[in-house]
Amino acid sequence: MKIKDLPKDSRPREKFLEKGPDALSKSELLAIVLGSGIQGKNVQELAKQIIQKSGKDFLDITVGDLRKIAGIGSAKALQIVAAISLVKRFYQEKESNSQTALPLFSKAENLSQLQNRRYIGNKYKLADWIFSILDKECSGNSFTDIFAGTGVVAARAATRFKNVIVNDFLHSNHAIYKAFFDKGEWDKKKTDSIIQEYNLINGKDLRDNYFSRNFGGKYFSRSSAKVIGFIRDDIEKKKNILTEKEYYVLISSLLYAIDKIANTVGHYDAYFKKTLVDDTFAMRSIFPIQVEDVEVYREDANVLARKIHTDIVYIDPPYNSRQYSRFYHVLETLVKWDQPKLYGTALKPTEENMSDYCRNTAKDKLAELVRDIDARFLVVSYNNTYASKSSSSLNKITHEEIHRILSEKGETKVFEKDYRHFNAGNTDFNNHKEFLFVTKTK
DNA sequence: CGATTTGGATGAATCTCTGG
DNA sequence: CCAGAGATTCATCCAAATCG
Repeated sequence: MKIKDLPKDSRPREKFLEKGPDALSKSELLAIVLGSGIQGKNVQELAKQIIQKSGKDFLDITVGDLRKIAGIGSAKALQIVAAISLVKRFYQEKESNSQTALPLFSKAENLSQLQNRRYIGNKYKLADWIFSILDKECSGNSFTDIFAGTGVVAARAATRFKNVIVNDFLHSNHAIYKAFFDKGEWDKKKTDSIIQEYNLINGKDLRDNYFSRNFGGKYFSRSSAKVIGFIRDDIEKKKNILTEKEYYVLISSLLYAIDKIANTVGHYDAYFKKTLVDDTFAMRSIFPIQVEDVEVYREDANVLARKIHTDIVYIDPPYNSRQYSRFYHVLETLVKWDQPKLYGTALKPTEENMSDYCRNTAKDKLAELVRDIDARFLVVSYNNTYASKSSSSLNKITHEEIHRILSEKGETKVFEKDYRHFNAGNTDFNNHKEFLFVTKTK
């Protein structure tokens, strides 16, 4: 297939001119750089192949790597590598010229970085839908994300509300909000150079530490676990020469880095026993989101609800029996760093932050929260996983109960969206929906 | 082909019921 | 009121299977 045979609106150049660069995929953008393909392989196919082959390492791709691909000679290889180098150069100059923290990426990219971690029930893909409803149904200057999780909803809210409150009782989520949202002095060059040093560390040169003794050869390779534990210790040692913001930037960068190499399915309820872990630790700095006025809390949602006043509260509780504090205990242990005794195969600490929203008392807790909170609008997320074959995955509150609880507070509208983010189980989730309840208080 | 939600067995802890 | 039995709830464990 030649590019000329494609309909006009799916040709990269035409698409770019009409909708701008953000509408194009990475391979489409690369196709424009390349300009033309070769016989039997059009430019889009060629670009796609390069993107696939390089994966995450695209920015570090070499002329040699590229020339191995059929259809890429030195001319095209140089075109690509030169373009990458040019952009890198400009970014470097921009960085070294500025004293204050300057985000390397645009706001949109910071948002995508915030969600660039494995976290059950994260609302990244639903955020557009949620805000399309919020924009129509709610008004006000302040927004509270009271079960913030990854923080993506709060981050979006920060672009349109004057005052944003972001809360989660997990230590790891809290550390991430402190890094991304909190005000405070931050010398980017300083944290960058620390991270650069961390990336030079080789696990083989290190002695065992708390992290490697517990998690090495299990959730992480022995070598990576040693590096992670060493870095965590070092961040703690440097605490007196770091500002609070710098401290949390380092902690969060570490959290995002370990997420990428963990020998798990994404949470830490178990690790793979059979596969031999062969990971390589690499740390990359996170880039905080510049926001006007964000308050960060680490409290039980029901406790915080009694203390705050807000125009809009977004309530996104756990939907089923899976306890977040048990799923992400390794992150919790790493952030707290009080080095507790760990139990069981999964090496969990003693219970902390167990949520009643994961138990049969969930509806009572929700009723209490809704009753206690002082807000003009209440927005609740929930789905319809009521027929799951696994009791752990069944929703804890019925649709009717949520509606009844909210209706006592004011007129309640329900919005729904067909949504099956992911399902690998045996239950047929054909009719899977995500719901958004919006209540305007009396 | 990498990412990730879920199945489902197991057993412990807690709650409820019942008869004396 | 209380022991003991039966019922229910809840956390643990470990990835398989399926999606984009």
